[in-house]
Amino acid sequence: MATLDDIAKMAGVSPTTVSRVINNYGSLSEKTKTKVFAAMKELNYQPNSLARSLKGKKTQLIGIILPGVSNPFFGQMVQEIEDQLFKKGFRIILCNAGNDANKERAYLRMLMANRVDGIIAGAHNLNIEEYQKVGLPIISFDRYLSETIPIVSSDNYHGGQLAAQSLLAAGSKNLQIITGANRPNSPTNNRLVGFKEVLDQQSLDFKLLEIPFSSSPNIKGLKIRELLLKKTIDGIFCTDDLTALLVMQQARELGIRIPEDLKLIGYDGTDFIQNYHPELTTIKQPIVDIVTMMIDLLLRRIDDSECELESTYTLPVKLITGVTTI
Amino acid sequence: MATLDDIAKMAGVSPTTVSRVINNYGSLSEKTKTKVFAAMKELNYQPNSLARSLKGKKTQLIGIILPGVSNPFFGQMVQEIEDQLFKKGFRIILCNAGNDANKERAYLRMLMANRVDGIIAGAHNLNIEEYQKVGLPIISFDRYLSETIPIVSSDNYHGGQLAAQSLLAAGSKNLQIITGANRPNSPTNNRLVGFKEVLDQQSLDFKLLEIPFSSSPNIKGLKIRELLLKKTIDGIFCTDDLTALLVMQQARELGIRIPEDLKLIGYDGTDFIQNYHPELTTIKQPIVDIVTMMIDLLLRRIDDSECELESTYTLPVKLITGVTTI
DNA sequence: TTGAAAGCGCTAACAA
DNA sequence: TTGTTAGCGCTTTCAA
Repeated sequence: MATLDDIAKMAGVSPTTVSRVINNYGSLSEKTKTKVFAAMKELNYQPNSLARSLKGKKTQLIGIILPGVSNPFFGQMVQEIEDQLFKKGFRIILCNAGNDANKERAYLRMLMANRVDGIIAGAHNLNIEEYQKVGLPIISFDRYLSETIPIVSSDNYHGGQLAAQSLLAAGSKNLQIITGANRPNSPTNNRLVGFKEVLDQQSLDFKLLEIPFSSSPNIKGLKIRELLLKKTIDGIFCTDDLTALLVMQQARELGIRIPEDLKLIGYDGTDFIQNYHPELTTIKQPIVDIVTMMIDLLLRRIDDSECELESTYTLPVKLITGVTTI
Repeated sequence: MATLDDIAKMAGVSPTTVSRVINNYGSLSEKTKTKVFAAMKELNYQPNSLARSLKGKKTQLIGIILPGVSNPFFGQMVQEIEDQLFKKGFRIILCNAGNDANKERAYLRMLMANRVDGIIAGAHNLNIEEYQKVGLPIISFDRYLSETIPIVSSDNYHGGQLAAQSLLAAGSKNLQIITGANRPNSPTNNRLVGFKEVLDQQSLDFKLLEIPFSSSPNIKGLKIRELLLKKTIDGIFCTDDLTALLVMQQARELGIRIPEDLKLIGYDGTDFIQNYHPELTTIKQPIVDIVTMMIDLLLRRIDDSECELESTYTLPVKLITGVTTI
């Protein structure tokens, strides 16, 4: 692969001059530029960004650490992140951490080794201390990581409230919430808190079913089936849409009609759900705004590592009404 | 951020020695190793992989160019690619090319600039020539790019055959295929070819509806609705599962019963569909095998750029029978 | 078992 | 307007 020196020789100028042409820097004669451009084209030259970055420049690389991109929610989020960062001249290194703390740890070290300019983190496996000592600009999605790492999330609390209100308004009396197993320091727990609060105010009770995030859909389906078989509830809030899909599936199989016998509301409201399951009432997270916010904050930190940021940024959710809560 | 020299000074040895410790190379006394490790830990040292790569080594970076990761099929594929490459010590730079040729071109240049070790490409925007001159190991998914770039794909032809056979076996007489607009040089066109061939053999006719890949689900839904309103067909093959979901949705709204009034079969068979829409009969692409194959080929090319590879690798599909073709 | 020195491809003073 | 030179952080001969 051709180097800057090759171009210099071919064009009969010094390496510095070539560098100047590439970076459009300093004063250059038209003649020189033309010669250099010709040589660059001739050799299909691409400046080596490794060398460039080694010389103290930024790498224009951002690390994205998330549970995994096969989940439509994170799929859409990554796509949005990629889209926005591309326009600003950044590339992304994708790190699916799954439920694997060791993998997340390895990725963190690797991102440091690759000298990424910053990190967007939304996985939930590592202890806070491990993020403290990374020493790189980090923005967190929906997870408390440390005093100095800003969290961006949707208004989980209000989302929980909206869910409870919707079910009640639809006439449900015996409510159930199905949520992932409680995670320490996760703002997503507030979905439950908000939900509970609305019911508490009306002195109403509700059932809680926790299913670990890492459970397979089959396992989840079984637990839901068990629950539905009891036929004691008439309104369910699932803290993610995929679980709501499983509820619909099991209900269908058991002959439980939605919304006649059972009201249902989900959480996330991805494009996917809106396009392919518009029947589902759900709380929509503002993915675009979340991403815009995260990137804005991250770039500010990259520009100025000292810059003061809030510790929490909460963006409003929106109720999308389908036919499952009519 | 600490450098190798810092470690050397702190441990009271030469940079060379530190390098030897890091790479576990040459003969070293236990005492030296201990000192160096201590210093590394003390300063939370991470070797700069930019510098390392600049010195002629590989970057351990692979570029992934795909239409976009918000589609569950590509989401799952990327996740699988990431998973397998991680285990082999590679990281991925994710490039969502969408339908944007300029973006794909920019990414291609950028991957060259970043000196990735290789590329997996599955987007469909660029001319073949642009891929020719990249001069990096490339493996293609489901797309002809050039003589020297191997293509890995599922057996689209046989998938098309299976689809036709299933619909016929289920008793459909008036068949329809709904597919993305024909793309030049795409093996996916063979889904149509295989479908057609089965019908031709039985001297049966069928209708063809092409909807551009880039159309929004709403647009697609409308065209499908139009089609269903005619009530002239009783069996549909969608060349992707998401479109099949739209058919189900429109049919429901129009009171057309599946499978009683209309048989339906999709294509892709992602985990997502299998978990959340097991009712849909579909042709399953062997994503894991496809990825394993692509990575195996890519790594061989990376190890030895001269190595001879076949131009096409076709992996078997599988019929997943749901209730939409009963 | 260890170290000195050169160089990967580029940028950025400083000179001319 | 252009060139010389040093150096980014690492690896790798070659010597000791």
